[in-house]
Amino acid sequence: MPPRPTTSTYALLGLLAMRPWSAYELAQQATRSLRYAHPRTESHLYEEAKRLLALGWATSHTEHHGRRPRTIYEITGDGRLALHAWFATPPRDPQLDFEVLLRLLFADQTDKTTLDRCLEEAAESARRLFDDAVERLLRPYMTDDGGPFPERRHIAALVAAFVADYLHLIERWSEFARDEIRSWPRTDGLGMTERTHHILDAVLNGKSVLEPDR
Amino acid sequence: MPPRPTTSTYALLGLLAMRPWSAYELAQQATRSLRYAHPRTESHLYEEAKRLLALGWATSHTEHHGRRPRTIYEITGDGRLALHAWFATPPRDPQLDFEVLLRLLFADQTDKTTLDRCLEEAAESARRLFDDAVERLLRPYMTDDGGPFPERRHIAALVAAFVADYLHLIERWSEFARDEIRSWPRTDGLGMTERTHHILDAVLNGKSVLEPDR
DNA sequence: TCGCACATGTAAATCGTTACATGATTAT
DNA sequence: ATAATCATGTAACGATTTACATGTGCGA
Repeated sequence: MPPRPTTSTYALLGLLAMRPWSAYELAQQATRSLRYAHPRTESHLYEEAKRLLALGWATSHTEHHGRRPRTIYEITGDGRLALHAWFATPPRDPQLDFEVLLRLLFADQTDKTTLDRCLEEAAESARRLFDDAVERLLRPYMTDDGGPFPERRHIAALVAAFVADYLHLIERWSEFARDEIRSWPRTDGLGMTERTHHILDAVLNGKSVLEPDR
Repeated sequence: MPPRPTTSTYALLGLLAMRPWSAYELAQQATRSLRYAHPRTESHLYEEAKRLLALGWATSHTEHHGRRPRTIYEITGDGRLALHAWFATPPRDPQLDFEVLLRLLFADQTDKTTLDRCLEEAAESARRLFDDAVERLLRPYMTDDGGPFPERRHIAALVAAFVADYLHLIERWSEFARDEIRSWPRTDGLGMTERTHHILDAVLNGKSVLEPDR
């Protein structure tokens, strides 16, 4: 009885469809480039790679570097079929885990200064992640030779477009929320203020309330 | 030795800071309103509630409804201290799990029709989640009496502003990517096209490439 | 040649989900 | 009276992370 594939399984399978990789390279590549769509720890991917073998979706052989063995994975025909089939299955809903947003939900349990620091850190996170994404996701493709997979640049661009807007949204919203909170007299019990009304109105009308006139 | 708190622990603790809830209500409330910042299954939260007891951050007592026992949780003084302390810890980076984006990274492994369907489903997901969010997160606060926690509306508005923009982004990007892909002659090997260049340029200059003139 | 960073994993613990179970309430 | 749905969980499983372990090349 083969194990059941997870989304991580298909993530690795997708990488293997491009070319063979060593286990280390797979883990590396996954954390670097898949990170923005499917973040997982590196060490997990070593397990996941073995699952590909058990499923018959990849084969492996060992090379040696000095005395140390290194495992090279390669996709099989079945693997390619499985990957194709995956594209036709209904995709999972996007899921966001955003601790600062969670904290903000309990904003009335702390003070303005603390909230401000939280949001500042969120904005900083977003900036850092954006810079990272540019360096890791984009810069390699912008060299003269087009980087490691020049024929895939049309794909990288679409993905980058999302990641960039997503991270900018976090940054802009964080700054927006900081501004709002600065204008609060305190964190609890304010209820329906003028600004609150304005924000809710925008949301219900499908309009963005961020960066109106700053 | 008490168990270590997780983010879910603090999520429940935050709810308990507002008022006591039964286990069922906690699970309900968590999936309804915390879902957009920290999505977890309901059944997990029953376990998590017990952890609050073990930590001494909540107490529980049982009431009876007919012959059926129901557990009511209430926050303790230690619980409030722990919640305050949590706000001061460094927050985790936001994490996004977006399967359709992952699939798109391997766009050259499938055909245009399949990609189009994936993206259509992503856009639909986003619309559905937005409608849900309005009904569950916002509508309760828009009644005459201001809903269950009228004094917290200023907080709900800030959170809703993010959720709305986030879901709109997914929808708009999905439609954008569909348009782009429709203009591709095939899915693989295109490399640096005119459009690709334009998109990458926008990203590197910190500008959004979505909805320019559609 | 000493220490540090890179390369390559494994084992144990924990977090979280899926599937199930059962009593109570309400609508028909 | 029956079925459907709400209310309240538990147990087993599976996915993921944390912490560790060890070899290898490189710079000081």
